[in-house]
Order: sequence, then C-alpha cells, then structure tokens
Amino acid sequence: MHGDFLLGKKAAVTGKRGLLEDLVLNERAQLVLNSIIENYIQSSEPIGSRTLSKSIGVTLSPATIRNIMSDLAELGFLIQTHTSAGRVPTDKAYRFYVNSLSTPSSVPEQIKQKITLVSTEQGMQVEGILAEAVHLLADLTKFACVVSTPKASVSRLQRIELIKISEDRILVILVTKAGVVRDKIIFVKDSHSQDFLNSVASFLNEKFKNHSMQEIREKIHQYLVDDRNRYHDLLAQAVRLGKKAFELNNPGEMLIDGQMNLLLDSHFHKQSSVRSLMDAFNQKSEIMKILDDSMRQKGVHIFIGIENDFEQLQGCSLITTSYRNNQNVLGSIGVVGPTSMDYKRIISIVEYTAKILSETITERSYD
Amino acid sequence: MHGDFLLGKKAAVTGKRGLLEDLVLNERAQLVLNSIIENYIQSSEPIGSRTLSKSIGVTLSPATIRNIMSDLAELGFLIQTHTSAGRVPTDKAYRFYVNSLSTPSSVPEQIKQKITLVSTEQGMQVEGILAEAVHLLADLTKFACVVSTPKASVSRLQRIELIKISEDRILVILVTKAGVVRDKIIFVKDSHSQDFLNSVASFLNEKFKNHSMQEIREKIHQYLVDDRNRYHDLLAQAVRLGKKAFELNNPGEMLIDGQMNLLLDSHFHKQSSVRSLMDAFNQKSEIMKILDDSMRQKGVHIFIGIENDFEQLQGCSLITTSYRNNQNVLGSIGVVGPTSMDYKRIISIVEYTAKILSETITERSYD
DNA sequence: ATTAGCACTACCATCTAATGAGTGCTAAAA
DNA sequence: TTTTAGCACTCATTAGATGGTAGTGCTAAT
Repeated sequence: MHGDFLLGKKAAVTGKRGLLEDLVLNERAQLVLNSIIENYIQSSEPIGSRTLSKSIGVTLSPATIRNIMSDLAELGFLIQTHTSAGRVPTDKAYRFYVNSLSTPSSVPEQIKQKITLVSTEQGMQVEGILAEAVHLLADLTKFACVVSTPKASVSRLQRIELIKISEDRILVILVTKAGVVRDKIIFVKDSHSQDFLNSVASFLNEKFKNHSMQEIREKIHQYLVDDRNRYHDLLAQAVRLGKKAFELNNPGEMLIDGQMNLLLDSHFHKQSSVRSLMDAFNQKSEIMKILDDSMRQKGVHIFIGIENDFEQLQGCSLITTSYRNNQNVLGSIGVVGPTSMDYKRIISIVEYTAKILSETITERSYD
Repeated sequence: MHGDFLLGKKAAVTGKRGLLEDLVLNERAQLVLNSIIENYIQSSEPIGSRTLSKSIGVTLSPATIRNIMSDLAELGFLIQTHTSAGRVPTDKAYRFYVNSLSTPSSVPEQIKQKITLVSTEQGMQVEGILAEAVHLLADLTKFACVVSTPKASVSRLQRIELIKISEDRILVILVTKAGVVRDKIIFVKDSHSQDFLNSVASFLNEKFKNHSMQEIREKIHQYLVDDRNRYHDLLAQAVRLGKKAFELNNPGEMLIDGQMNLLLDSHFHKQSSVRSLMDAFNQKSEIMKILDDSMRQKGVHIFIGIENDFEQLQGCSLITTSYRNNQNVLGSIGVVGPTSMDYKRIISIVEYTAKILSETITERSYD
C-alpha cells in the first residue's frame, strides 16, 4: 500500500495494523494530522496545504505537506469535499486525535469559578441541581447537553411516607439516599386511616431502608406469592400498598438543555439533518442508552460520529461521564456536538462539571 | 379618502371609523380580504390578483380585484413586499379577520380523540398533566406552546406534612386543593423530633387548610410580629417552621414545548430574528405576563403581532386561554406562532385542549 | 526526500439577460 | 357608474457566462 511508509516503527515491527489503537503514524504525519484537525476545529473550513504550511510550527513546503496529506487521505484520515478543495478530517482522524490526547487540559480559572458558583446555590434539590448543571454545561460548551437522573431502580431508600389526602387517594413520598424526593399519588379502593398508613409506612421503612428500589420490588413480589402472609393483616396491606408505592414511575429520566445551540450552530444549520437530530432528542431512549452505558465505566467516554450506533446521531460526537455521590454512581452527564468540536476543551469542561456535580450531590446525600 | 367607498353601510351611517371593531367593509371587499388572508395562510406567498380571481368563488376579473386590493392597501389591510409583488395581509387584516370569525369552527373528530386519549392517562400528577397537555398542543399545532402552572400564591392548602429526614433537614410536602404536590427541603439549626414535627404539621393544617398560600404567608407574618406568641412554644416553633415552609419557591412557573417547531417553520427560519425569539422564551417573564393577563378574563385571547407589548414577539401571534378546576381559574395555556397562522384551526384546538385539560384537572382536585 | 513550477479543477462571487408574476393606469365595454 | 381588457412598467428570480481564487496532482530539479 502506498501510504505504508507513514506508519511508525511500532506498527512496522509488530505488524499490527487496522486496529486503530495500535496504528501509529510517524512523527511528521502525526503533526500534520493534528495540525489539520486543530485548524479545522477552529475554522470549520477545509484545510489546504498552503495554509497549513504557514500555521504549522515546522517549516515544510506546501508540496511536502501535500504529499503527506495525500497519504493520510489514502489511509482514511482525510477526505476532500471536492477535487480542488482542502482536506477535512474524518471520524477516524478525530478518533486518532482524541486517543493521542494524553494529558487532559486544565479548565480555565474563569470557567471553574462559574461552575463552582452555580453549585453553591442553596436550597435546591437534586433534580434542580441537575437542571442547573446541564444548563450550565450547555452555556459553557454552546452545544446540546444531557444528564440522566439517578436511576430509580438502583437508588436506595432513605424514607417512605404515606399521606392520606382523600378517601381513595394516598400520597406516597419516597426519599432516596441520594436526596431525590419522588412523590406520587396512588388510588385505593378501600379507605385507610392515617394512623394505619403510618404503621404501614414505618413497617416499610424498617424493612426496606437502605435497600435499592429494585431489591424492594423483588422482595415485595416474594411476599405476594407467599401464601402464609395472607393471614397477617398489617403485613398483607403493607405489601399491597407497598407494591403500588414502589412501582416504577418513569418520569423523564433525562434532562436536555441547549438544543437551540445546535440549531444555531453553523454545522447543523447547513444540513437538513437538523430535524432528525431533534427527533433523536425527543425520543430520548437512544441517548439514554448511551448515557447508561457510560455509567458502567469510569472516566470520560467519547463517541465520535459513525461510532454511534444510533443513526441520527452520526453527524455528532458525544462526550459523557458519570456523576456520583459517596456511595454510588448515580447517572451520567454529557455533551452532544458536531464531530468537529474542540475535544480538549469540551472534555475538560465535562470532566470538571461532573466532578463538582458529584461533590454537590454528595453533600445532599444521606450517607 | 379614496378607499371610503369600501366602507359598508353601518360605518357609513354611524360615521364610526378608525375604531377597528366598528370598521365594516362592504361585502365584496370583505370577501376579497378574507380570501387573500386564507390563501396566504395556506401558501405563505404574496397573493396576486390573478390567482385570487381564480380561487375566489365569485367571478371577478383580475382588474376589478386589483382595484379592491389597491383600496384595501390604502386602508392598511395589505402591503406589498415590493412594487411588483402580490399583496400580504397586515396585522390589522388579521385582526379584522379574527374579529369576523363568529362561529368557532369545530375540532376534527380525529384530533378530539387524540386530546381525550392523552387526558385519560392514569396516575399522573398535575405537573405531568400540564406537560402532556402542552406537548400535545405543540404536536397538534406545530408551533411553540406554553402553559403556566397553577399560581402558588392563590392556590389553597389541602395539606402540609413535615418529615424529618436528618438532624438538620426537614422535608416539607405541600398539597394544594388543585392537586399540586410541592416538596422542598428546609434546613434547621436545632433538631426536632418527628413527633414534634407532627404536632406542628397538624397545627398548621388545622389553622390554614383551605387558605391560599398568600393568605397563609400574611397570617404567619402577623404571628411573627405579635409579641404575645413568643411564650407559646409550640406556636412559636410552628410559626418559625411554617414561615420557611411556605416561603415561595418559584420553580419555573411556566412550561414550554415545541420551540423547535418555530425554528423549523419557514416563516421564522428565514428571518434572523429566531435568536431573539428564543431569548424571549428563555426569559419567560414577558410571556408569563401575557399568560397571567389571559387568566383574568374568560374565553380565548388573541394577540396579533404588533399588538404584543413585548417587542421580540411582534412577529408572532399568541392564542391563549385559561384552564381551571371546579373552583378556580388555575392558569393559562397558549400557542405562539407566526401571525399568518391558521387562526380558525388553532383557536378551536386551544379551546378544546383547555376544556379537556380543565376537566382532567378537576377530577384530580380535592373539592 | 524535498521542493519549485505548472497545468488543471471546481467552487464562488459577480454580472448579464431573459423570464414571469405582478402592478397601475387608461380607455372601452357593459 | 362599474367592470374589464389591454398595455407599459417594475422587480424578484433564474440561468448562463465570466474571472478570480484556493486548492490539487504531477513532474522535474534540487
């Protein structure tokens, strides 16, 4: 293959190619590629050999650069929009670039302050904090941002409360260890006194405090199928009410902010794909999947363009990371922007925001 | 004035002119104007005399129509974007058109079903219902829609509950007559037992049930300034906690949906004013004013373009109406779209949605 | 291995001319 | 007096045509 000479020693020796992680370009090719990417991130315009030869540190003539570019194109790192246009990085190039970013760049002091400032606002509950965080992130990055709320199923019970508000309606309050308050109203056939509800509640509290909602639901199910419990009135009622109370209500487990930013962004503005992108946000489910995945592993996760399984997001890159309290990973927060985003900057901002968010939520937790 | 002959008999006899409500055009002029408006609503393109002469029911030659159009333009009902373009209705024309809509057109059965369908979803609370309603409305109209949540200050107390969740934190649950549940966490210096909190809560319930939040705050303030109460321990504590509990937390009193629709709408897409329009939504306060106003009077309210005090909304029309439960007007719901919207259709949809919304919320209320 | 030089390509902004939808006005017809 | 046909005129929009520019690839010289 023509471009082979660009491969660095490591690759040449081990013979491993094609596997992206092991693909090594020689120093100069790498320099050129990085330079193209960074230029393109800034200008959003195809980069030509002449421009590059000026902006690049080393003195290389346009012609030399052209040769290198030509080879990089052959290796699939660059494409041309048309014959006589400059080169544009491909998703593969971004992946290479991102992988080569070793030291995470630090967040500017000014932005740090902004983030910290928001986090210190008093009297807010978890949902409010998340809303603030995602709003802030959207504001800082000028892209669309998402955050998943703490998973109901894994969050552990701090307290349940049952309040009779009419003959056939009971207000259920669930407080989780992470400080999330959920309320819902359940409908019952036969009326219960508040005293009775209090007994039920304290029974449930005693039994289930510190258990995850998932566990609780399973245990309740066991009680239900166990016939012996039918003769214990309080227990039977507690289980019946508890079943309803702990049933998963799925109130929009994801917050979105800054969709506008994408619409106003020139990258998306041009394409007609805006519509389907917005549909993707409305659907939520696919983006939730990605956020869920990113909860399972530590650190920042980066999905570049085509790497997304979700078709409608393939013009975009996602940068996500999880947030947590003392005890558990609670959810993830992320940015959705064009593949040509300023990865260094965005990664560091997402990272820092998640860190502060975690600290803030830990303060509100009950462990 | 040249165009005077267009004025109908009523205006000619009474001599009332300029007051829009009383301005009457002769039958033919009115026919032409309405026809232009309806054509324009459909096509969004300037209407010419030739096109109109075909689409209009009566046989009128283009030349005749030109004369009428010319006069309508002189009266301020039509403008031309440029010399040789067709005519476009002005805000004044829309106002005239809307005023002349006497019989509200009925909502198509299909849409009725959609609306009813959503309203029957079980187990949702008021905020959720509102979110659904505004989402539905945005979906049906393809414009941006807003709904104001029930005013905290005027909504009346059904029940307050105080739950100790840690030494220095108390969870306050407020349930209003309209079925809205608000929870917030307050921080206290000295620890209270749950029993004590129960006493305080039942004291507050007894004292303030059915009172509006506004009233409650005022009464608490009176207690606070009255020195005699200092010696009654329970009372003093109840008042201190109550003050915090009833302090207004202002959690986004307005829900917005379908902003995207406006961005994708050709009318706004062309103009660069999109940005400022979106800012208007972010600010919320100005739109809230309009919604608040529309709560005070019955029926559907229509604000056409320039009629809006709020500058950034002047390219838009707003159609709003209030929703209520058995007892009170709770808030309003509305649509924001281009001045050239299909008023007949939108008005009827807003009206019907509000009606169903009111019924749904009434079911959830405690009166 | 690098670079200068040159032919070539394709986009882009600018200009021009042709088209066409629309008007206003006037004079004839109803 | 009202309506309409006819005509001249305006102006946005479109399609070509043109020159300029930023870029490439290739070859030959360094």
